[in-house]
Parts: sequence; structure tokens; C-alpha cells
Amino acid sequence: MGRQPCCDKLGVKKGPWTAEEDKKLINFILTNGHCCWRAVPKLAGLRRCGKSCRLRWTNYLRPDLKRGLLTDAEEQLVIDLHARLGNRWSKIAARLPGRTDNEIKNHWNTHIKKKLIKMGIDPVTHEQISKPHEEDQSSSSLTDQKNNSLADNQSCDKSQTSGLVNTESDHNSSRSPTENCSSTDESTHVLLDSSVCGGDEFLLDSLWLEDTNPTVDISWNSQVPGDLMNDFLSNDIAFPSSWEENGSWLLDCEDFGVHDFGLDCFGDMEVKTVEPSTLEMGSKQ
DNA sequence: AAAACATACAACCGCGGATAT
DNA sequence: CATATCCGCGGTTGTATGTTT
Repeated sequence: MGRQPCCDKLGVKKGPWTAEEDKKLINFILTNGHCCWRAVPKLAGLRRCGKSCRLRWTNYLRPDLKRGLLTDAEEQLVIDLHARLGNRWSKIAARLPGRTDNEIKNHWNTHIKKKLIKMGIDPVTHEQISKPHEEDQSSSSLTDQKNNSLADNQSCDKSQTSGLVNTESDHNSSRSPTENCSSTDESTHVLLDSSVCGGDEFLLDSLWLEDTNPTVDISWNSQVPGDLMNDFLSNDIAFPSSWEENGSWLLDCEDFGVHDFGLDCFGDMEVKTVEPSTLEMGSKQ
């Protein structure tokens, strides 16, 4: 009956990944894809749970990841999406190319949440929890954006809105945010003012597409590096701008030998030299 | 200079839906 | 149909790093 256990807890390593483990995982997935995560650790020679491998890959090793802080535009997008979707981080992440749910979740908890509270906005309901005290708060761009977004949203004035917020969701604030994510919501969407998103058209364009947005949900399953590169080159799938900047993992590849990963296709790319200490950091944390 | 505190983020845990047996 | 497991998700924790006292 049923299936075999995902991993036999015994002998499974936990805690931070080492560079060596990263190397094995990257090497394996780029070569073979991941048919099923359960099999990955064994096949890749890792003493890890498949779950752990999946997490490491999706949150850290995946080559299409952007790294570094979220931009103001991305942050605003997260706020707006959170207003509509609630804590559905994976859905939110799907709208932000190169960002992971974990990253967004962390950023929300450490940055955005505090900002909103500071602004007198309940980060859960996105409603004012107190008088907009200290309007002076010398408005960061975010503050302005958020005020526009929420104020417009709450005043029901849909004609002049600048935030990308589902007005319906606020009118129905008693509803769970998760109930507001049906595709029919689209009728009430308003376009983001370009000032809000800093003209990040890419983000906007991808915003209300279906979850299967190909610019985001690039399937790495069964991708061989050559196909991968072809996808990037032919399907308007851009390498994240930070690909090179943050490509410590790529440097890893360089150290290990790019050929080991079947990454010859990346040979034309400029790979910046990064201090080994930086690398350590990257793989350590 | 060092201790205490705050922050950021990678990784783990546990749950629920989907699916194989 | 029942059960066991996989997979993905969201919440939480642990720890490294940065800042303040």
C-alpha cells in the first residue's frame, strides 16, 4: 500500500549546506533534472532529505534567481499582491521573476511589515490601524506609493487609482484574502501608475497572467543546460540582471569546473571573480 | 573592546492536497 | 475506497552578522 517514505530520517544530514553538497546538487539537477525529489539525494550522492534538496535548489541554487534586496517596485508589488492574496507567498513569488516565496516571506516579515506598521497600516488587513499619524514621516517613495495605493483603494475611487490593488478585496475585508484571488478579480484590477512601479513593465506585464507564467515558472525538470540556454535566448526569458552579479554559484561552477555541470553553454558569459570569502558566505549562510 | 541586543535570512517543521498503490 | 506517501506551501526557528551601548 502507498508509497515508500520520503526519507529514512536516520542518517539524513540537516543544517547549512556545504559548498560540496551544493556542487553535487547543482551538478545532478543540471545534468538529469529532478524526476522526483525523493530520488535526488540518493542519486546525487547526498545525505539529505529530498525535501531539503528541493528547498535548497528552489530557494538558493536555481540559476534564474535574483539575489539581493527587493527593489522599491518589487516591494510595492509585494504589498499590493499581499493585499489581494494574503500570505500566499508562492503566488506572490510567481509574480516576481527570480524571487522565491521564502525570500519574499522573509522580506515581508523583516522589512515591509515594519514599514506598514510604522505607517499605521495593518500588515494583515492593509487597513489603517490608526490615524495616519506623522504624515510628515518624510515619505519614502514607498510611503507615497502605499498611501496612494491604499487611500485610493479605500475611498472606492477606482477612476484615479494608482495602486494595483483589488478594490473588491478591501470592500470585503471580512473575507479571507485568499478568497479574493480568483481570476474574476481581474475585472476590478486597476493598472499601476508607472510612477508606482518605476516603469517596471516587465513586472506589470507578468502580473496578472496565469500562474503558469512562463517567465517565472521555468520548469527545470528535465532541462538540459543546452535547452536551458536556448530557452533563455529564444523565449525572451532574460537572465536576471543579477545573474552575473550574484552568480557566486556560477563561480562555484568555475571552481569545480564548469564542464562538470555541463555548463559549457555558459562559457561565453562573463563570470566575475568573487573573493573566496564571498563565496563562503554565499554557501554558508 | 566586548557584551548585549537587533536584524536578516537559510533551513527546518508540520500540515494539507494530490496521487500512487 | 482506504491508506500511505509525495510534494509544495506557510509558519517558525536557529544562527550568522551588524549595530548599539
